[in-house]
Amino acid sequence: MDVTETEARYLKIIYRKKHEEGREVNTTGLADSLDVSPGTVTETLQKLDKKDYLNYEPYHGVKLTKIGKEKSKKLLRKHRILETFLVGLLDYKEVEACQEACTLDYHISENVINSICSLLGHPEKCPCGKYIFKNPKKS
Amino acid sequence: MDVTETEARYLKIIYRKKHEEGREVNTTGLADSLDVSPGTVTETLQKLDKKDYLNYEPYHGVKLTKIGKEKSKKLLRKHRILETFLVGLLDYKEVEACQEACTLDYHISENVINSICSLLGHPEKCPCGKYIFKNPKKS
DNA sequence: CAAATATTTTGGCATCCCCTAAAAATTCTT
DNA sequence: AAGAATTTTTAGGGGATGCCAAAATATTTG
Repeated sequence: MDVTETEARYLKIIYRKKHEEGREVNTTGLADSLDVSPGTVTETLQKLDKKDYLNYEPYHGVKLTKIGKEKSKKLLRKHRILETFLVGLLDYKEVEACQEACTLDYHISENVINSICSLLGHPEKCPCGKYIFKNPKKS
Repeated sequence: MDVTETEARYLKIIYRKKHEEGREVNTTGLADSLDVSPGTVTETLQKLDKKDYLNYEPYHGVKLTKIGKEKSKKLLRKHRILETFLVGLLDYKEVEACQEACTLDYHISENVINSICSLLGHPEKCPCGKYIFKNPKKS
């Protein structure tokens, strides 16, 4: 079962906070980041748990599963390649590139991203300096 | 009021059929093209009418309004520039390019498309030979 | 004109995402 | 540690979107 666009937004934020910035992921924090009510956050986390993208321990936070991490990394890879493309080939500024990438990363296919990645010469980092994950060949 | 992704699909098909292929647009035809039931088509046409993208005459077909035509052309412009990009720079084949463009054309911004259009040297036609509309400066 | 075909209406269903307010759990403070 | 303050979850709801089947209505055709 695949994630919805909203759920994808959660995964991207959770991965970044937890695995790249070492920050804690709590309901209130997510609610602030996403500009929704805490109840809404809980609901979405429960859905992501049901879909096996994370383990949700009520009152005690979440932990991304294997497939949750993979999915998050795929999304962030797309996001960062898009940013690199927008800044490198289309003269976008970082901030605007990030905004555009936020919408597109969910809708663009793995295939197109891989092609763009080649076109860019397989960059290591996005314009903001964040690591661009490798394409995990299979699936 | 803006169109949904589904409504956008309708606009693209209606414009193409009517204004590029001179074909008639009827409920059954749309239902076949879109692989939904006739009732669903009627419902969506009514919504597009309510949003002023077309005039819907029950039992007698539809006619795109001015903003309906503009919207359709914007979408088809995006679609065709995307196709050109995919084929020209990413080595896609026409068929696959069209499929990818179908999803992306709705989600990509005017701005990104304009940049890609420049990058491509403002092509006149897409890989399948269809006309690429000019960017109507304002709005 | 009657039969066949096309279209619309009706009623319904599922998904998605969001909210508020009350309840429950946790954490903080003294 | 007990009560207060904060955080989180639950419960109940709502709006938007998109789809369907079947009945009703209109149009077209033989």
